[in-house]
Amino acid sequence: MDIRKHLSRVDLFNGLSLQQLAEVARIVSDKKYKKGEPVFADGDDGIGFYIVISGRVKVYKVSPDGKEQIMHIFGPGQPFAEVPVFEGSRYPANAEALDHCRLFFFPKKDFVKLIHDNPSLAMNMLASLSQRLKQFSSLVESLSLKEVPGRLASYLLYLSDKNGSIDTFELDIAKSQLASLLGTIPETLSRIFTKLAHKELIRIQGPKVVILDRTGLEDLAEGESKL
Amino acid sequence: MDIRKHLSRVDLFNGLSLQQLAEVARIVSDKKYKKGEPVFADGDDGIGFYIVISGRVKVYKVSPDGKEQIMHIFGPGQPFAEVPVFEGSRYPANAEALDHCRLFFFPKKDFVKLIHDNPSLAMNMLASLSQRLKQFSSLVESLSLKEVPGRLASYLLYLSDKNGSIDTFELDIAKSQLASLLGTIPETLSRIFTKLAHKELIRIQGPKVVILDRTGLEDLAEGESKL
DNA sequence: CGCTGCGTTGAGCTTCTTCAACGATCGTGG
DNA sequence: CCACGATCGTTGAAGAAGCTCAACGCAGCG
Repeated sequence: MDIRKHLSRVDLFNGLSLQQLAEVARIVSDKKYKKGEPVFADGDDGIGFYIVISGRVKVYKVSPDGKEQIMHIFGPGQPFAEVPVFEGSRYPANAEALDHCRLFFFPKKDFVKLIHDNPSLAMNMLASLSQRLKQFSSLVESLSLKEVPGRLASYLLYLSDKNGSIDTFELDIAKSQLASLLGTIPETLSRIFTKLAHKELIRIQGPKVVILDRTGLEDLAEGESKL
Repeated sequence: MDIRKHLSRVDLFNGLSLQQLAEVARIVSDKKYKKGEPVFADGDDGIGFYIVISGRVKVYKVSPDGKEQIMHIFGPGQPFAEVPVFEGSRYPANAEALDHCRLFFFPKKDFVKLIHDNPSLAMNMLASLSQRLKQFSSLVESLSLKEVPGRLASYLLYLSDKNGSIDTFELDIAKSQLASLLGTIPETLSRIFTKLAHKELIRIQGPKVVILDRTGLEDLAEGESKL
């Protein structure tokens, strides 16, 4: 069974025996989503959570006048929408497929049973939620304590790290999505890109980025200097 | 033992037997903090977590140039700083006593053992972290999608609710702290208070607040109207 | 009585958003 | 194969929101 193979690669299920994995596999629904297709909406009844198998999913909030803030982007192996499984019953945000996606869905009731008599699964889930909390805390820090250039600098350094700390790489999402992730709008993001390029901190061409002055970027990301 | 009595009133320990509570009580350190005293600092080694017994604690981040963002204020019965217990090893923010405080401290190692063979404790902890995630998500929403008047309106409505939805109440924290919680500075907050009062949405006098136009405030909080 | 911390007010400025227009790219249908 | 529209990104000009800096009032407390 191909489902079990995928499950065995998910951190959340680390340390589970083959038999336990089989039990997990039994409650999974395998789902496909087209690019741009909603997975669920803010306020929907939360009947379970998901793990990304392939593609990416954005989780976001929208203001009444249409501005969007991406809370998180999830890729292969990452669980999301666990909140309503453990607390309350509604999804606190929207989710939408960024690419063609394959997701595993875990119904709340069945999963709670599993976790209840499976301490290492519980510990893994606690670790997962804790990591999410850390990410939120740096998102809040970013939004509240840094200006947009600093947020962008942080993001570029993060991307560079993810690619093995090399200086040349490509943006993994569209710039308009990046704007929403950084808590700003495309126009502003575009101007900041231009400004960083002008200051010779980076070179930017379409989705291609080259880091020219890593130290300068790091200063910006820490909020050290002006502009 | 007085510790057990306090523990039995904490949501996190709901559903535990007397014996289980006794085991929990055995690992607690009872600690006192003076007003303004730090509990831990960002980056410190996270050797355990805390539960507030009396007083309040703020958890916050600081930018290099000194601006402060309060992530959360914890009151009696609430656990905080659980993240390093389950993921990583360092506290991701600062914590400081807002009043004279009594805190119970739970060492990481001992607590993990307890949770490992105590499914309902694990479930309670999962619920607690999930609730924290929801709060973070509305903090992000607030910071990114609302302007300061909207954030203040939300906070006032929240306070009113907490007091049984009455229209007259007092701010529970100093205005300078409130500014930091709302992601702004005291000067701006002061101006916004004046503006809301001028528009006859509220009356404000020192820490005393009267809600004059609840509907108007709700509109602001939802981000409906201008200014 | 004066000090200190908190809150308020004013003036000027920075950052970011809004609105509008335009260019480039890409996929589709003619 | 080209033309078209749609989406995305960029740029400019103007305006709004919030921040900085500075001064001052006020209360509590040593």
